[in-house]
Amino acid sequence: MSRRQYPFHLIEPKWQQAWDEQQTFRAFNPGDSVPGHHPFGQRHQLAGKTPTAAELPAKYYILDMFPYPSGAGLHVGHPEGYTATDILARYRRAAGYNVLHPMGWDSFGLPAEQYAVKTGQHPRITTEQNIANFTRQIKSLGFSYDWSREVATTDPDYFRWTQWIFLQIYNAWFNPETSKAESINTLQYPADCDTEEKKRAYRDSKRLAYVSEAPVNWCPELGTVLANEEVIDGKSEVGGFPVLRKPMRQWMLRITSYAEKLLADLDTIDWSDSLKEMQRNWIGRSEGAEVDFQVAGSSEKIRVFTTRPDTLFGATYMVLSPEHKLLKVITTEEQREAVGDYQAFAATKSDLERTELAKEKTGVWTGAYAINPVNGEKIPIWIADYVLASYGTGAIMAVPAHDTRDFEFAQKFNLPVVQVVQPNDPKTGWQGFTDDGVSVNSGFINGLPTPEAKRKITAWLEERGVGKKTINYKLRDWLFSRQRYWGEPFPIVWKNGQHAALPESALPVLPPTLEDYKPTPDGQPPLARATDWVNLPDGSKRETNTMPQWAGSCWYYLRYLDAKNGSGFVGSEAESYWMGSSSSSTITSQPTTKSTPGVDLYVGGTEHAVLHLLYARFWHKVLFDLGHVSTPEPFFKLVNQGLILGEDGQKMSKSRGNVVNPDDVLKEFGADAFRLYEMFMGPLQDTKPWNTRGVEGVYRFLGRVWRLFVDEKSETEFEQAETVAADAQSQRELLDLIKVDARIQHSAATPAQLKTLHTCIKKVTEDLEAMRFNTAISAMMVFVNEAMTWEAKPLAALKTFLQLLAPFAPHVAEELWDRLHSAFPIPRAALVYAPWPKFDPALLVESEIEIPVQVNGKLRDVIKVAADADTAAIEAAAKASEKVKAFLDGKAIKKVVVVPRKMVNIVAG
RNA sequence: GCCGGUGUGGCGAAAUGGCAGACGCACAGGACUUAAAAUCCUGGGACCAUAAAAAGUCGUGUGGGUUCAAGUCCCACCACCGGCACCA
Repeated sequence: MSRRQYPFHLIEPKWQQAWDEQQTFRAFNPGDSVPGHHPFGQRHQLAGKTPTAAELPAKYYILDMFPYPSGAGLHVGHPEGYTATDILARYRRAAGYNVLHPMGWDSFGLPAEQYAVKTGQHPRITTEQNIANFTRQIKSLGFSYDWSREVATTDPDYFRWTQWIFLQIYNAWFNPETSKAESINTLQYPADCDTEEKKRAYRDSKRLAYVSEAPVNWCPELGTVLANEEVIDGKSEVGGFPVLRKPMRQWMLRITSYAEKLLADLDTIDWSDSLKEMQRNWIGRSEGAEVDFQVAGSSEKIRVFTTRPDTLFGATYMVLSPEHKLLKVITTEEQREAVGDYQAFAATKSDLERTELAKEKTGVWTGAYAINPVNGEKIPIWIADYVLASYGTGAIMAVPAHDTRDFEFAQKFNLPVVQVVQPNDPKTGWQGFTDDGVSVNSGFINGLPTPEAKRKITAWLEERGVGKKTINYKLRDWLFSRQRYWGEPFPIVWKNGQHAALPESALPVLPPTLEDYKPTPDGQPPLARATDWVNLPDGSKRETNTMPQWAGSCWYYLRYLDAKNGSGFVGSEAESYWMGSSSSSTITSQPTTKSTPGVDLYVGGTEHAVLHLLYARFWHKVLFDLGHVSTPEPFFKLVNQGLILGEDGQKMSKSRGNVVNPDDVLKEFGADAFRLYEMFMGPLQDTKPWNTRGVEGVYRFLGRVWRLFVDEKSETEFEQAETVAADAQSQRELLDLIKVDARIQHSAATPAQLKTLHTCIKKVTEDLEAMRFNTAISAMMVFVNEAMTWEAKPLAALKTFLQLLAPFAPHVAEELWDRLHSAFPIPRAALVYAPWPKFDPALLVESEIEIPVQVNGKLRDVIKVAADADTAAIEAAAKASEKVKAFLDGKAIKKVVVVPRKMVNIVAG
């Protein structure tokens, strides 16, 4: 190991301890009393007071996606986002905001449960150990979290409110009239609901949380069902195990009611286009029409969904999904066996097989015919598994000429192909043409371009009552129950086959203690083992499913606002202060401070693009509709940090052996160097490989910063004394041996020095606003490289530089800040809350500037002119250049382009 | 297949349409040192040329285009990464 650049090993624990003891990063809620000694209070003249929301400065809520505390501990990917948010949190504090920057634990989850199954040890123990390790690691990085707001989803004081929110959802329905969730009590019953039993059934069919018997994604290996979003290519997202379709009784949340709002409100939030696009694709809105086809020789009708009603004249057959209800009725005697066999074949296919075999179309004829409503033609009805039961109506009209899948199917089974759309480009063939064109062979819509043809034929269908305009979504309801132990139990009991909510007074519903955490031999969830717990005195039984891991993460950002509240999931005053959009009036002295509704900045990985982020938005909207929160969206601005790859450029993984452990990096280079490197690697959003040599680079930079401030001779004395010191405590006391460099003086800076400093202030400030951390750091490197050459180092300039450095490398900045205040008779102020420096544009003005001169677009010389030189003067100076003259020799000047302060281009020929 | 993103030195990267490669890594030479480490200084896209230089030519994935001027804007294509994928 090379020589230590500066005593970070003593400085970092020292300041972490000081921040902890002084609760430096505590965020104050309206109604909290601000201790007299707290630097936040001193900065904002609130010391010893109990400010209201209006008296507090503008809020800034900056949030990290809380981690699952795994046994493996932190890897270098976690702190990337955390460092970015920490830098911004510190910057915003300095800028005068009341900053909320919390951390917590998404601590329910499978690994702790699997360990419990193996060892019999309660998952809570594993979870607590892992949280302790994560806490240690995160704290060692010097992040400015307000730990007094720490939450863990596994804490009963937390999940009682997760259960409470579930009850709000359970006791609500989506009123299509108002487009809002409302209390189930506002539900109007149809006339035929004339008994209590019928009313109950109707009510239960409308709740936002309901029970379904539908086929679900069953993963035998994990012993649980999974949500559609948790199944990737027919395999479980966790572990990659096969997933089967299996009918089971499950809790569902009616997220589909919110499809339109979830889609539309994406336009109101500041997320990356790619992320919004992923959510849009997942919601999958498509406009089209439902059309009824009469079954020939039967009173039955088959309803299909199509996005291309204009191709109705080209429908040459029809396809039902193998699960379609009408198959029983319409299948002819001769085809019954073939259809039955095919249904069995499709049912046994796992999702994986369905996906893998997707290339080859399969299906059988039902023997039945349908009548095409536009031309009365008889077309055969088939079944095939390329039609999904769960989308649209589970049935389609097949237009092989203009749909790729129908075309493949028609080819295989020799079904007729009829052209009904003519491509606009005559060179394009019509077979398999799926884009817009002009209708042909289509009766009354002939000659119409596709959009108009759609409108006209839809109107025609509506007039005759055989079809109507419809919107469909790919989004499915959220499968919300899991057959797990380590999750929130449902606050639900069953009696006589009916479910009922437990009263709020029964919360939290704690999971029972078990000897064995496996599912029961007959396939019941683990909770079913606890018969004492399951069976209640009145004969009812508890629900034995638990909630999925996503439940706790759907609202944790709200709990942070008021983490200790015992009477509600969040207090309304705290909620409206931190989530509301109204700017505080007391911040008028800071014109740049402006707050946004909801979480001001949310940073996390892309892996949550459609799971967590969609679920949390859904819950938030329900809570908004029910009046519990004040904004329709939870996360105003969201940024995804990029992946950090191993040194080999591959994804970090244990099996590749390229995982970098932050603990090792910290030990050798310290937290400040680690933080700085994570940000210096490149833009936050980019994927980038780790390089330990790069850490050394920023570490050397911090060493130069240190040497800019301290006397080298005293540093050497310290190092010699330190090597023989008995323990860390006596080593730390030796730090006082290090003296401030004698060249630092309480004197005025030269114009050149001020320019260097203010260039740096400007660049760092602008880059922080735009989250360009890498270039901000390079600006500070430029400053230090320059300042190292100064013979006299003005105190004020160096102090200001430390403020710029502080968000990035807070420990070394605090230490040097502290030393300057000890060495000079200047009033002591807390670095964390010291007002952010402002740059003075007047100091950046140049009297003379260099301007490049091009001839025919090629650089030929650089000339010096007065900064305010006008076009004519610059042109004259350019033409006077000897080098330029050489290139103009013998040529006529055709044109001269002069951009004042920028460049000159002489066009000659 | 569809959607989104990214392609710049040996490497990580930087550049409101206006001097491509800031800053850092690695590398080379020098200073300090008995020596090394650390530190400090200097150099550096490629090609051509040269004793050394100067000058010159080329250069931001490929091919076109717009412009006095293109890494940046437009069109077509290629490669890689991420997401979705029989969604009618």
